[in-house]
Amino acid sequence: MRIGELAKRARTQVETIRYYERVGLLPEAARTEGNYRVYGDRHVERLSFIRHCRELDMSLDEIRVLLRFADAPDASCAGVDALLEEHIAHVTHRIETLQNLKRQLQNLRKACPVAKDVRQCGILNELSAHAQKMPDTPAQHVGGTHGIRKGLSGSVKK
Amino acid sequence: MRIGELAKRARTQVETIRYYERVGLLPEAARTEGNYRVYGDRHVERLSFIRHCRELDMSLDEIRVLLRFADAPDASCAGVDALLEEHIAHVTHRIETLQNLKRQLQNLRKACPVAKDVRQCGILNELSAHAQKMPDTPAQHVGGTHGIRKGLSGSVKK
DNA sequence: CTTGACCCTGTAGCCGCTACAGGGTTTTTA
DNA sequence: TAAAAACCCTGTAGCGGCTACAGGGTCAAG
Repeated sequence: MRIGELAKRARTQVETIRYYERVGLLPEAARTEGNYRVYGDRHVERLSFIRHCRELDMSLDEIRVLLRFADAPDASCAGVDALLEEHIAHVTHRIETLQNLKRQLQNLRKACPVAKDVRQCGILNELSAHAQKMPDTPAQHVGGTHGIRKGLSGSVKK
Repeated sequence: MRIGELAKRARTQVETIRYYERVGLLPEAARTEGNYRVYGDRHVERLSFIRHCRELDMSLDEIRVLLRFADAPDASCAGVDALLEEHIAHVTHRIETLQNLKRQLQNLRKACPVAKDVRQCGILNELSAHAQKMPDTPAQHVGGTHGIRKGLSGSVKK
């Protein structure tokens, strides 16, 4: 099968497959005479594995580690569990941070319950005040609220 | 004051200030004879405003909108409140997504409660299975679990 | 023999910075 | 007064995880 069919079967985009090959998540594919990549079922499986991990918000580095485990069938899988546990910790931490954030935003919103002119707007005033007491978003290993994850369903056009 | 002091006062990095100037969040600064940027207290205020918004995980685009409000003191501040409400919705949505994710990860972890060899590892096996039933992470306007937010406290070296 | 679907490589862009390289200017110290 | 240190400048490249071109080549059907 060629790259287009692999893409369909693993619900990926063609460019993403080439990208994964470039960064070493997928092995270099064999080629036809016309220089087209050719794939087999094992590639579908590996790519689905990667995509599944991405849906679980793992980083490509984490996935690389998992793939190394999967490629060494005699090793113990204790490390797999450990990686998962750590990943869960990241997610948990991110949830806490965001809940904190949400609370602050809601408080901020209370500062201006009715539409006035900008000069008197409590929200803008609070934002202008030096935000000294904020408990320093710890922020390791954690992404933002924004910035569309294009890889998974997003399909943002033009 | 020069850029270094502004950075200290607004708890930012010098490069970030230049970056904000480049992308139009801060106006172009006046210069000394030696071509150094010079700032006043108004700049400290504006930069603190921006940083405060960033701590609340707003995107630079959202901040741009807020700044436009702040710069038009006679307009109504209704839009400010609306923007905030929308931003809270983003955050809420992201929290829900992550909670979903966490549940899935915890289930996955149950699939392999004891260390075996990789061949029998329930986690890897589940990840290999085609993940058809996943409720398609909606994923608009939402960042990942990973990918250090360097701007806020991170200070990642070398 | 042309159309169109598919494929190729390579490069640039997204966000919000960070981190250089390779210079210039100002301040402090010896 | 000169040298060293601290600060500043511009410009460019990099991070992750892709996406989206441009500008071509290949292959099957009509």
